[in-house]
Amino acid sequence: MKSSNVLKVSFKEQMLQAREEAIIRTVNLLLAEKGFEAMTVDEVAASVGIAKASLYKHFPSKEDLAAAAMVSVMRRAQDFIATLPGDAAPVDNLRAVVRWTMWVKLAGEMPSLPSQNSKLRAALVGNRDYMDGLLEVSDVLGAWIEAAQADGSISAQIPAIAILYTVYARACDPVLEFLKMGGQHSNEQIMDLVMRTCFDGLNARPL
Amino acid sequence: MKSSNVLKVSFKEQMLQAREEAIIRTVNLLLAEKGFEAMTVDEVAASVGIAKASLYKHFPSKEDLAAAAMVSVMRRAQDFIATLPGDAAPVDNLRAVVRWTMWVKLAGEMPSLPSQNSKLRAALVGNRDYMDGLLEVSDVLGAWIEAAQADGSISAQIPAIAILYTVYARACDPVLEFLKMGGQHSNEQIMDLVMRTCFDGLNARPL
DNA sequence: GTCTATAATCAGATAGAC
DNA sequence: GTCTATCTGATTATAGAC
Repeated sequence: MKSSNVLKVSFKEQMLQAREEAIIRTVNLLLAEKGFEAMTVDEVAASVGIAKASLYKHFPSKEDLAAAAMVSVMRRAQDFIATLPGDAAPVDNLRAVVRWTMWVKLAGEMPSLPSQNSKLRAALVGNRDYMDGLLEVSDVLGAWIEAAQADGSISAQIPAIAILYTVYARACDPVLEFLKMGGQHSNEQIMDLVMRTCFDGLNARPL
Repeated sequence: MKSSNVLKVSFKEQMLQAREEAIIRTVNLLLAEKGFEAMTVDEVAASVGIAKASLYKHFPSKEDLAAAAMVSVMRRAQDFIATLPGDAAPVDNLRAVVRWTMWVKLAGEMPSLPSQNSKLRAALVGNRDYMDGLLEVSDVLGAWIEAAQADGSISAQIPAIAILYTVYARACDPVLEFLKMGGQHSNEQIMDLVMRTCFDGLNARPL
């Protein structure tokens, strides 16, 4: 009886967790495709294949849905960062993160949230998992940036915070979508182009 | 009688045009501040000081309001471009346009529209003034880009279209707002920073 | 927890008098 | 053209049965 109960509960919990992951995957894709405001809760429920009321048992509001998606990508970012070699040149790790960010965006898996929505901001700031992840990622990137500035590979004339923002901004760079829409370049080519404009700038390199 | 009527009509028309300009100014500011979805028509009407129904006599839909605002900034862009010296180095004119774009954004006068909204896209594409302005600006910028690539001041390894998109993208660069929110830099410093990352890139310059 | 059905609200758009 | 009052539809969220 005892062990049976334990197993039953565990199984149920696994089911629940799997469903929540399915929800988050769907939200992630919809947020990347249409953005927060255009994504409706009905759509999410229909896409997952459950009733809307059931969705609200898992996540108390639309904002929490979006926050969960952000936590998910933040975890993916942390996982990716964890795979990077600790003894590599800091600028190489930075470049790898920028490239990874663009890859996620081009894959249609980067949620795009309005930066002005106050309810959404509140949900994000109030989400411990998200804030912890954001702070940890920022810490790691910040350390790499300062190290790269110290070793002379990244410009020391730009404040580290501006460089950090510039890295993050690749997650919502419209140049990526525009080039993709143009259909003239592969995702790899697009990433190479934006990597170049980002790190080398638009100016011609001196000979 | 005749001349009186003529004057009256002309006066009325001036009033109407002035009101439309007031509407567009308001829409412009609201679009810059909160974006298209968060801006409500009630808000616009209240801010202008007229009834919502009156607003709809001037513009048949919310999308047309946004389109009118875009036409307005496009005209401002054309006016600015017209002031640039035709005999200057192409790259200098490009830099001036990028700087002007960031200045408008930092002044809170750059409307931010969702690139995914299809109804909005339809309204923009269907607006002759907007499309004509966009095409003309793109023509001028495109010519400068190719000339700058030819004279060796702008990288010829990046397709001109990618450079054009990168220029346009400064109109919605979140790095600007983030740095502004930080409160550590003046608008001039922010523009200088982003100009540097945009044209020189993040890499340190070779000595 | 999941469902159907429904509430509650909000926002874009319009009717009709003046 | 401008107004007040209203319609209409969409959307977030919840009640209550199972």
